[in-house]
Amino acid sequence: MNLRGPVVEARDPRTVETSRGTSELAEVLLRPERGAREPVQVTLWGKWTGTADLLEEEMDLLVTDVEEREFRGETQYTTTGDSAVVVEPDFLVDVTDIRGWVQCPRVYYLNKLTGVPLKYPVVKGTVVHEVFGDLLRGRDLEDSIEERVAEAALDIGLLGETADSVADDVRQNAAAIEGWLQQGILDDDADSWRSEQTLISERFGIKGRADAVRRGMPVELKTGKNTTRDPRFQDKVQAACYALLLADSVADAPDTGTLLYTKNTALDRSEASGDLSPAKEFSIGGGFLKFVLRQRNEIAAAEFDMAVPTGYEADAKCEYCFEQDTCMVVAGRLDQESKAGQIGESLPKAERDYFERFYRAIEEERREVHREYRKLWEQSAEERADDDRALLDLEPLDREPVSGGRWRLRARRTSEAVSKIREGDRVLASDGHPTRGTAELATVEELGEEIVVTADEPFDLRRLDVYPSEIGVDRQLNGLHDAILRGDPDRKDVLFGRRDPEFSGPRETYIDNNDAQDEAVNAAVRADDFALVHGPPGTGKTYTLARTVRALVDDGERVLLSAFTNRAVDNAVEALEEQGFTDVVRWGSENGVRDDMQQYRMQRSGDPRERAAELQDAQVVAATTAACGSRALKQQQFDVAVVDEAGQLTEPGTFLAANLAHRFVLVGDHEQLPPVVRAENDLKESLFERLIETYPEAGVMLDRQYRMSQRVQYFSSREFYGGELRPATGEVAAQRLSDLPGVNADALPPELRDPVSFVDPGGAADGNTNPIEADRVAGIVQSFLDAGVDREDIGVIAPFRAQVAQISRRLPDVTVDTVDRFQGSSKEVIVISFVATDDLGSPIFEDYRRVNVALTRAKKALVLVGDEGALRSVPFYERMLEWADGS
DNA sequence: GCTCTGCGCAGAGGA
Repeated sequence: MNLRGPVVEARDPRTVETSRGTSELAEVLLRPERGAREPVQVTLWGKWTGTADLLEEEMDLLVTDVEEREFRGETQYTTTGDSAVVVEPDFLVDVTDIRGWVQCPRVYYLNKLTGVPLKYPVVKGTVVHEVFGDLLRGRDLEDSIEERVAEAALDIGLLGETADSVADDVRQNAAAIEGWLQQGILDDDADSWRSEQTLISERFGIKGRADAVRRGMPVELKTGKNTTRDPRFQDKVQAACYALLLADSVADAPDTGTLLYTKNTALDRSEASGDLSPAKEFSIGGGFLKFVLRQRNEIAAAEFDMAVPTGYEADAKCEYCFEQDTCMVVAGRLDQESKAGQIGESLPKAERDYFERFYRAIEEERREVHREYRKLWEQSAEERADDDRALLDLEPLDREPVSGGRWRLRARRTSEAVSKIREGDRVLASDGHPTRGTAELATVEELGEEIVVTADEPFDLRRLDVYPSEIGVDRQLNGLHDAILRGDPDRKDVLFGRRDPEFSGPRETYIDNNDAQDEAVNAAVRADDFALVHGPPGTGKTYTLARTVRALVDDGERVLLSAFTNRAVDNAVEALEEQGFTDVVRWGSENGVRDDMQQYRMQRSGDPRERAAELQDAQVVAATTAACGSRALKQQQFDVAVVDEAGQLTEPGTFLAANLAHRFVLVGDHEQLPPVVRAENDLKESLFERLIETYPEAGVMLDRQYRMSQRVQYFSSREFYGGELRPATGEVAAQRLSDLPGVNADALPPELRDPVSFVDPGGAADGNTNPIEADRVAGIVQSFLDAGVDREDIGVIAPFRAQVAQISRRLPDVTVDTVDRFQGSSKEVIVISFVATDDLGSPIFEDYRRVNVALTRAKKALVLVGDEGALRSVPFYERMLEWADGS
């Protein structure tokens, strides 16, 4: 049986005499999740005492295969030979992180901070792995090499290599792979192979992707050289991790691992020095697996504490370490204890404190991501049915092979469940359960009535789960590191309040009919450090931004154009296009970039020199902030970074773009949606907001809006912009529904005739929906349609996705969406469904900025639909109703 | 108790 629950007490390990000699043991009290609520005692024997040493109160602990015994009338538990002890099992540790930690815990920490830079061996290694996978899927070697090298063209070009030289290099590794494959292929049927298998273990708290699995045993491919007789220790650790991932218990894990060192050439093999053949098999014993688990536990415990490793935890020798210099520099800058020592001067205390504060904030966010992994397996199917992170009960239709040995799987929906999964997403596709059945990482191709995904293996498609990714937090950590540890000291002086931002150069007229916009462009062009452009709804923020980019380009500057979302980046590129400027390289994935912007998208595949030149020569590069942290963009340099929707970015997220440029311009509105974060911490406030509060003189507010009528904009202007937001012209102010061609406003029912109105439909909230209210919303929309308003001119907004689905079902041809997804667009008529009836208990109503976004999407008419009592219970919403009432 | 996008996912290797 297994025991699991939070640790109540971990007693110090001690030595005892047993019938079999001297042994170590540690007693732990934990509160079991199931059954008895009282704490129970479990004794950890032998080397598990090392794990016991890591335990703290409230840590989640899992002990498998325990033995039960009675002691003085009390039931106690003890580890057996088959037991595994797992600290914080929900914290899924990556296999490569365990590998790094075994080398040295500081290697693990530094990898997290800095990421892996663009280097030839890494790029070639990736290509060889892809070719290996292709060979296993039965592909022709030369075809594979040609295509895989072409796919890596940009990286190869940036490194100054040619396709031919890389292909030659890859061929050498591939020869070793082919030779080895041919040995085994005679007695091996193709079905006993799996390549690139993504594995998740809820039991051991590990995740990773195995290069290959052959007859249930892990095969790990290495493209570097291994000149010793035995496999490298950390490589064995890596293979052992995959062995654990393939098992349900330590006892039935595969007992053999294969390491394929493909750089060990025929020449090496003929040398008298011994066996340097590429394939090295080694046995994986229970003791080794438990060692690997204890290493994994050390990481989980360190993450629980957010401890910074010193290097003394390992007996690795620093002088042989590739990270030695980085290690010493980081230790020196942050005044950390490090086995390698410190080098250089430490940063000012304010900067070290800032780093520490944001490091912790990002790591808290990482924990929240890990909580989402747990959802993959913790709930029963019935509970998952309510959960929008999965699509369940799909009915498998068929499967067909596609190019490259991959498969297209099709299925049909059997319910109308709402899910957050979208086309293009990477998901875990499974035949029933994402960690217990057959599961593969797959790409969603179609998500209509019929569901189509592509995956590496064929199986019956019955379920899709969101696959949580840590890349967002990883990138933010890199952004933080680069800004604080590698950042320009001159810039940091301003960021940390040691001097004021400066502006220089002559003023010019860029926009002659809007003073604030003109002032904003001037500020951006004249900024020596940064400029802040505050753009409330409808004020021409994106137009001003595009004008700014053009002015900078005219001055010969190289510009990085960035924003948090792909949608905002595309909008900015579109605004440039509207101003006749199209010399832009759009960096992004095919799926992320809007169809009509694909023409600007940089292809990564092709000829290395051409691809590299395309990026390096681009005057304007447009990319999301997360993409700015990618290996290729990270080594680009710009004069100015112009960041749109900056109010939606965390501070480290903003740095990802700002780090690449000498100066930066932030454009946004901190009175609209804040950054999307799960944890409650410093990440919630944007750098834009903090800087505008600290240096109001570095900011320009665009105060004239071109969107809303006077009546519509009034409440937002008063509540959020100190009454300073005004209609740009009398025409904007006085616009009416009847201005629209074919619209007869008199045909509307009386309660909808005022440009801002409120309707209480009755009904009751049922979870996050209110069906009666949804009916009424549909009726209201119908009234506008009947009065002659076009469908495309109407938008419906609801706070919850569930209500959005309810309303969409009633209005299939009208745009219905959540507030969050409506930001950045507008409609002539907006209907808002507030859903809540008893009170505004949901936190979604607490952030009034979300309401500001919803209210300011409307140009001519706005209808608020909700429960009057609930809305009047909060002063802010009460004022909103008064505004809607008083015409 | 809620909204949510981003990222070639994780791992490629150096001696």
